[in-house]
Amino acid sequence: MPTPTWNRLPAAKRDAVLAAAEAEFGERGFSGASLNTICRKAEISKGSLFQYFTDKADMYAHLAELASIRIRSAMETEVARLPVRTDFFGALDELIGAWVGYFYDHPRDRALTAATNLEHDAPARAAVRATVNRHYLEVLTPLVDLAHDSGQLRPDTDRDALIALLLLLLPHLALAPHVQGLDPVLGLEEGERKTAIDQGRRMLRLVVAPLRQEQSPSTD
Amino acid sequence: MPTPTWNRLPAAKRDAVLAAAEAEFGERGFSGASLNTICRKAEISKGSLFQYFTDKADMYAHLAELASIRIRSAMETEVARLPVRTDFFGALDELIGAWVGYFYDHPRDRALTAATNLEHDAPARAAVRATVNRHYLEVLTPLVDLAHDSGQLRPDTDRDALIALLLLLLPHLALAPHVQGLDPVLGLEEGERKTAIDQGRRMLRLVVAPLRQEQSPSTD
Amino acid sequence: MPTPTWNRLPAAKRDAVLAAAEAEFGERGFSGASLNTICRKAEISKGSLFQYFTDKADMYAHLAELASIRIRSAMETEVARLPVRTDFFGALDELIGAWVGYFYDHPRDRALTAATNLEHDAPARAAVRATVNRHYLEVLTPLVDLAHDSGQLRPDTDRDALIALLLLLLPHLALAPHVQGLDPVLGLEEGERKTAIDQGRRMLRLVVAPLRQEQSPSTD
Amino acid sequence: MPTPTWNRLPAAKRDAVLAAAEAEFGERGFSGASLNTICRKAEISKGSLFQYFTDKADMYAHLAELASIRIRSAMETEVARLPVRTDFFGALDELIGAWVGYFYDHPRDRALTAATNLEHDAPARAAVRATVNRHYLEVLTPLVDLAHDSGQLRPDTDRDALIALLLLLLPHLALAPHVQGLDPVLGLEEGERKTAIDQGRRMLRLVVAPLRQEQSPSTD
DNA sequence: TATGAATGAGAATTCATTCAT
DNA sequence: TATGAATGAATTCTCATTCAT
Repeated sequence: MPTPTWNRLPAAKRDAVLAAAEAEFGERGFSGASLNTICRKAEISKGSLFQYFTDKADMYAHLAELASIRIRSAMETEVARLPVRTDFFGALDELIGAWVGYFYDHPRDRALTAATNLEHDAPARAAVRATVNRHYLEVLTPLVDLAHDSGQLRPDTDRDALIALLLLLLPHLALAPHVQGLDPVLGLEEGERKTAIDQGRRMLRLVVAPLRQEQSPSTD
Repeated sequence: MPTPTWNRLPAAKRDAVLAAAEAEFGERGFSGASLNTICRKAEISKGSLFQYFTDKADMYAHLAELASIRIRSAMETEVARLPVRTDFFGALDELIGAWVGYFYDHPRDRALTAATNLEHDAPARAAVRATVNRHYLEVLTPLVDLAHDSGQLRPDTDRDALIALLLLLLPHLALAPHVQGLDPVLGLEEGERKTAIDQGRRMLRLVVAPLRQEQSPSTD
Repeated sequence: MPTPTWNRLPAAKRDAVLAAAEAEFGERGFSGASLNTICRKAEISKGSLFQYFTDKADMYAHLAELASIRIRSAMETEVARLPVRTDFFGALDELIGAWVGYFYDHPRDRALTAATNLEHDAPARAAVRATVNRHYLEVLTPLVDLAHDSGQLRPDTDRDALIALLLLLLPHLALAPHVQGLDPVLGLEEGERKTAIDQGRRMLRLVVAPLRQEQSPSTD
Repeated sequence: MPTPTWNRLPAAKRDAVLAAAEAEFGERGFSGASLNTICRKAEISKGSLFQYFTDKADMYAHLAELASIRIRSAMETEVARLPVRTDFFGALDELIGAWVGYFYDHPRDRALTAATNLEHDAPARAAVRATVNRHYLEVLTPLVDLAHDSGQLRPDTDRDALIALLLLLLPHLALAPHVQGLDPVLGLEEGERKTAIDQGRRMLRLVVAPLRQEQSPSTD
């Protein structure tokens, strides 16, 4: 957590630091990022950085939290707009498009997501993923439950496995179009926004389409 | 690629270098690994390392290639043993167990797989993943084709999406029991071998079970 | 010397600062101590510290003075209790036990004494030792004089050398049981309170026992 | 212990590093010394320093060992010259003069001795003192034993206490003339070589003179 | 073919002190 | 009188790579 000093800072300076830090962590990952570089870009002294955050990990965790919140709130807005309750599978299909699109439009959040997902150092990874995973789960779990409760999901669906799979699939779809080496099959790396969205839908559909509960023809 | 000098080396020395390098890259990842440490462990001079490999990345790529071959050959042995042609889905179920088990038993290959999957540095990641992905594809593609050709797979299956998904799922299942932060849902991180195998099967089944083509009752 | 501001401070705040500073200087020595840490522990701002003391050395000197006074007053109480006038050597034997015991029971004063005795920085050392030595001398000199004047000390005793030696021996005996590396012979470092007292007496006796003036058989 | 690299170094470079390091450690103590400064003075790069010694403590320990050997060998030369066997007390009197004189003439060794004796950091102190104390004991113990065995020492002398006391007194006498704050009584700090030697003798005599065994008039 | 010394930039973090508010 | 943000030089130590021998 940032220090009180950080919270009292003029917004302009805070933004400068955030921008510099996001750029650096996004570009080089947590372990590879240089605090020196961040200071230089943000035009603050090395000493000041440590008045704002207790250490490198603290700063990174704060950025990850902010990014998670931005992403989550964008997705929740989307969810609110979609007919989840009446057409879960159609909504999901649109949602995944919005998801992939979001990361096309927000390179900052995409880079931080990459940094979070590609951290090799164990303690750093565990700490940061914990935060991010929490946000994912808090959105996905009620969504899947809703699908189940509204009778759209086959009742025998392994919901935990489904959530685990989505938790794996979502960051992958967010990153694969931008991060070389992740997808050698579907051509996600080509860079076309529309292609990426389509291919993302293909993967998602493969997983979720079979889980749709066929509606018995109602007699009323 | 290793230099000719490397290939002319006595096997004992080559093995010493490989063992040291695998340990180091496995433990710290590509960027974090120290050539100093590798030299010390392998008991060779720093100069020699650069006579065997052109640079750090070259050495790492070679290790990844070797590991891929080991893993692939273990899996191909397994595949040969299993009734893929007559019971694709049963075979796959067993295969995934063997897969997860393999990484329980081969910490060296597991650590290198982690390093490969968690590398943030773009050129290093692209180079290594290309190699590794090629091996995956060369095994998975014929397997899926066989299932299709033998009529066990629903004909409308999106085979590319399936392969892309397996390519994502397999490393995940290999690592999640050993790498903290990857799976917050199914409890793969607990460390129990049997649990990990079971949970791996759950995730795989969720994806592939619905793809099974119901056999029309044959008349012979 | 503390500023007037310091003296006007509410006792509670002063005590908090003193406690924090003693802990820090005791643990890390003068040079190693961090004013940051002291502020944090005392819950005062960094600016305030420099309103109370002109600088780090000033604060340290003040602490040393306070500790000297505490130690001195404890010893003077002891001296008053002992039959110095009639049995100087017996009294001294008891006194050294009390001395060693005092530092067993007062870790705070012990740590500050260690900091004082192990300071390498010349100006800091000179300033602090001057204060501390003054207190030692003001107690020891009259004591030795009394022994001499009451005819218990051999008249040819080199009193200055004796005082110089005591001035060396006393801090040593206070610290050796707690500070590793000071005594490799008598096993003072073992940590047993009783042992330390006994060994302290051995060293002292070796020095002072031969100085006892044999009483000429009185004729009354 | 220095690395093999260090031992293979051209003598000139080794000497430059040693000189720079001795000056810095002598002047600022172990904790206060700056490796940067040492590099600069020795005109070697920062990286090189760590090819010679594993870390700061390693370098310091090496210097302390060298100084101990120099000091010890000077003293052993002196001891060999003196009639220890026939006139222990006279020899000791001369020896202490040589001792105090040595540190007058060897500022380098004196400064390192100060650094060793005034180190507050516990592990550093313990490590360095261990080396130095060993040398002291290996010289002093046989000396005292010889005095005892040749019947010059009172048989009831507490020899361990004596050695412990000498171990305390010797560094003190070496340093007190040069280090402010150690001796406020005898005026050792004044700086006169002859005075220092005389005062050193006073302190030593006070301790050892009474231990002389009066020779029974032999009848041969 | 092997060696291993040399490098200098770079890492994260701490420090005592100042001064405008 | 109190505050606390700002500083920039300082710390020890690591790094991949080069090249003369």
